[in-house]
Amino acid sequence: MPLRFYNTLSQQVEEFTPAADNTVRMYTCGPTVYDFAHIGNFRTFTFVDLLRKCLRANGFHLNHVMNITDVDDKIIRNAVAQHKSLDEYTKIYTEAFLEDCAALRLERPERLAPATEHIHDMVDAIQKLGPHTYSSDGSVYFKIASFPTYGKLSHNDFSGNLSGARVDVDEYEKADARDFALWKTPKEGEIFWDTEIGPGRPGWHIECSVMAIKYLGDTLDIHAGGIDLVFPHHENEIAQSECLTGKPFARFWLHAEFLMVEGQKMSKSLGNYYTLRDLVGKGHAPEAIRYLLASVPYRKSLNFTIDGLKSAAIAIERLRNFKLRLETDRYADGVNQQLAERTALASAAFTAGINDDLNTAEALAAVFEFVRDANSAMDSGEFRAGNTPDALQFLNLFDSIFDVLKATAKAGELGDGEIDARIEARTAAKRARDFKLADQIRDELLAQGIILEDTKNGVRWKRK
RNA sequence: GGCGCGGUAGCCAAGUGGUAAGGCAAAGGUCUGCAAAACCUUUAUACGUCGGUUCGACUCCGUCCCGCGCCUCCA
Repeated sequence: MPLRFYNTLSQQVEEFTPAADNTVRMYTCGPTVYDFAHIGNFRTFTFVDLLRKCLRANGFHLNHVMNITDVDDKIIRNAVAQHKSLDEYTKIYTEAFLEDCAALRLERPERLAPATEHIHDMVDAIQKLGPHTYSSDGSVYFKIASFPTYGKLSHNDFSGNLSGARVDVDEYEKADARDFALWKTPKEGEIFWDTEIGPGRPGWHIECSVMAIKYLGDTLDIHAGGIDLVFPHHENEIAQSECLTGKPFARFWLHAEFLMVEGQKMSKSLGNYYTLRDLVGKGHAPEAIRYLLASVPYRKSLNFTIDGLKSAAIAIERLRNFKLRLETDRYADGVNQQLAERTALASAAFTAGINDDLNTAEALAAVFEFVRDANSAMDSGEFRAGNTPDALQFLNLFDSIFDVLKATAKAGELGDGEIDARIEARTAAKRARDFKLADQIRDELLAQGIILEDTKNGVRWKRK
């Protein structure tokens, strides 16, 4: 089952393997830590996490770098306004970001690279870019006219269109509207670094080129991010990097589509702007959020709704119930061959879906079809003990990508031993046909978040 | 205006040139002391519009309408 991804560069689905060895060199654009990340940011970061897990499931090792943009106009403005140092300010949001990622079970990349720790690497790169740059009022710009294939990622044609206009887009003087800043001279009261190319701070794009090349080499296997970064950010990264190394910057470019909220674009003014902590604070399980973000294939815009979140929570619950049943019910010895075959088919269909450009919707369909089949077999007594390992293995395969089956632990819950004792007491009451007492015990446990289920093989319980 | 993505059942959402996966919701049923869980049945004469190609299109081509993204910072 070959692994395929849609490559923004070629505008086609291509088979993927790493260029050099079995290790995938991957760079993904991380957060700008000027505020709490919102659910739209996490759509992209969840996609990246699925990508990691998918690559690993295909037997590849990962060397993945993600940047933390900890210096930019907004950060400087906010830090100054709050009388904080840059570090004080960005530390707050960097830590919040990492907490949020942990809540969503997003794996930590092999390296997180803060821009401010690479200022001198960037200065070196800007110097090396020499003929592709020019200075103006203390700032340094990249001259896109010096890079003939500029526009190849976003499929824009800039030839013939490069001179004339003198636009003051960024409050700096540029020779051409499309030229972009590599180094920005400080304005009054702004934070700056004193360097060989003068005082200032890096432009946004250069950090990614520099850190990617430094840690991963001249040519990346995969570069990924949100679709809004295609132009100008990734286009500019290509220009800088390829002028620096003379080699293709990345083989595969993957971009996640945007997210909408309740059918509308997310915006603070519409009141549909959610951070992860908003949603968790309202009682939505991080797993449900993760599931919803993961369930829509990344190249399709995702309509994030509270109803959808509830549906996601219920869907997860069904899968968890199935797993619990698999682990607690007892079945006759032997193997149901027909079911074993269907398990294998479901597993293959799941992998095929994931490997087909991360078609998570297709993969999920295989999971739910299997769950229905297996539950039916259990109900009709056709399920055999020998089918359990395969079924659990398939669920593990599913969870190795989706990672939603384990419930997020809550503080202050009853211990297992205590629960078992209460269940004993209830079973005794039932035997004595004292249903009133039995129900009372069940209700008490429920009030503490423990759900009891009577099955033909005895009582089982789960945490709410 | 340029570039890119999309419009499939109440909602979310796959998919193929030969007549529509899956999830949620809804209704009915089975099982159960009651629940819970689970299962079964039902729910798109039809895939935005109008044309074209074809023996046949939701799937290809063109038109139009609508939504979204980028073109200035942005996941």
